[in-house]
Amino acid sequence: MRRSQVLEDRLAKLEELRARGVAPFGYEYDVTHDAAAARAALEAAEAAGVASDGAAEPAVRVAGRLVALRSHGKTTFAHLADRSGRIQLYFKLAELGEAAYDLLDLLDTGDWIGAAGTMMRTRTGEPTVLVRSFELLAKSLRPLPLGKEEVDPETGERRVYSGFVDVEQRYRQRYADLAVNPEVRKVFVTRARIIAAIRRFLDERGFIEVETPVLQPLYGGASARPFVTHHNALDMRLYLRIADELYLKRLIVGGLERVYEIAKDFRNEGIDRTHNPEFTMLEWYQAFADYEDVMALVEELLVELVGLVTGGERRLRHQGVELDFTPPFRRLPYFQALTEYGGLGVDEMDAAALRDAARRVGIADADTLSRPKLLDELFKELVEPHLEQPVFITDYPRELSPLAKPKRGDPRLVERFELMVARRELANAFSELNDPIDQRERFLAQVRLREAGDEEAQTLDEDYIRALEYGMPPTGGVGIGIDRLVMLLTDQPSIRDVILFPTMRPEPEAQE
RNA sequence: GGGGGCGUAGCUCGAAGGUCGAGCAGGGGACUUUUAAUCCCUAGGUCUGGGUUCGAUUCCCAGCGCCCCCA
Repeated sequence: MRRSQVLEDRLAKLEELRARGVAPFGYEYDVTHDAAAARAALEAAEAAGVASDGAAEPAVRVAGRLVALRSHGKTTFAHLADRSGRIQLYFKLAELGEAAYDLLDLLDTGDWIGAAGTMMRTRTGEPTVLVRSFELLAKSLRPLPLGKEEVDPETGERRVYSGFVDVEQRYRQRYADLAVNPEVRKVFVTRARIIAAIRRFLDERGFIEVETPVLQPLYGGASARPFVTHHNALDMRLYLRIADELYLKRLIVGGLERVYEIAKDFRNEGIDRTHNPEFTMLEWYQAFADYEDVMALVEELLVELVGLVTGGERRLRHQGVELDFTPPFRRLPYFQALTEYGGLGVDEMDAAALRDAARRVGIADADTLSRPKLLDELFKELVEPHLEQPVFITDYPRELSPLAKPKRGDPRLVERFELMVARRELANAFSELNDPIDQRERFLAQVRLREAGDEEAQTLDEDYIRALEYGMPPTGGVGIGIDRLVMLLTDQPSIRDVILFPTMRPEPEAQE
């Protein structure tokens, strides 16, 4: 593909700028106000009764990206955008002199500039910087897909014309997406605030943040296929972690008592709107707590985070549905959920009866699946679609949860819960299994499943057993998928909308 | 893994077996309070590879990429 005309034109402008002695890529700019502060300064001056003759109007130095440029001969209007918003710039030949004013011919939308001047209002009342001097900070050679923006003066509502909407290009060129779509920037700012709030929440409660290996000789803590890599010096196979769980519990054995980690996990599986191969997971473990304690803490955290993004509300709109996070969230045992939504008396059903039920709802491989897998499939098919409002599903079958402790009073079950919201799993937690003998048996059961062809079954981790043999106190632990949590809290439909650089196939060829 | 959709100018779109178009952005010109500025002029493009056809961007096949639905 030949180089685009716009690129050629801008390269010519770059040369012309240099010819006129202007450095097209500056080094710094002394900013005194961002766009919002400049507006506020004007309002403050007006409130203080400063005369509008210009003598005492606030002086500002602003910097940002040119997002609109309107030339009218001997005057030019522009809009400058920084992370606080937009502000109008007003360039006048009479103010700037010919040499400086003529440089405007060489500017384009997308350029970074700094401008110094005084705040004023135009005839229509818009706060505006009357520019006395300006500097080019970086020339933009490639045209940003900036749309045209119309702001309704009555409602303040923004309408964008001809913006940047191609989802593929937006994900591939996130820099351009962020540059032209302020609402995308807002999602990632909110994501950062959510994660900061989680750290604060846990730190305040005596948890410490730790880092555990990403490269692991054995992977575990979840049911998933790993990425495999190789360490040259040790000449050994390593796996990218699929969960932090087993290492964090080793730290509980070591006596750290309350630990958490917020970090990337990697799972070698398909990509869809709720799965990205690398994703961010929060896990925390608390000594002397059981799953009821964890449930209470998860509930408290969710209420706080919903409040953070809504300004103190407990209700949240997500994809058109109003979700109510007023505690306590509903608690619903797993088998009871299957009965309530699936009409299945699962407790009394044997594998054959379950198989019939699975076939009726159209589950593939119904003839070959084990009893726990059948339950899992039936739950996904019959129950999950109903779980819109926050609900703790509790007390899972033992076979589905090799790291969870048996339920007091019912050894067929384990003390485990998943928090379901908007038909998706948001958290998964248990009273952690701390009996090394039972843990070994559970691992061996997993090994048998693996030998029978289940590639997601877990592996036997002797070192982890050794740690448990030293003694792990009763512990409650949880994993929360941060990306899905952020999707929920920022009302985004796809995990790719909350991951800055989602995994993509490479582009077929480099493009000009 | 199966089914469907999309791929056209820098961006957003429309059209169509016979020289592809529009708006914005770009280039030239006019314009000293504009704001999707306006007015005049102007340049620029059919994902890749095959096939059918006098002629394919369009129809067919394959590939690549993305989206949606299902498993």
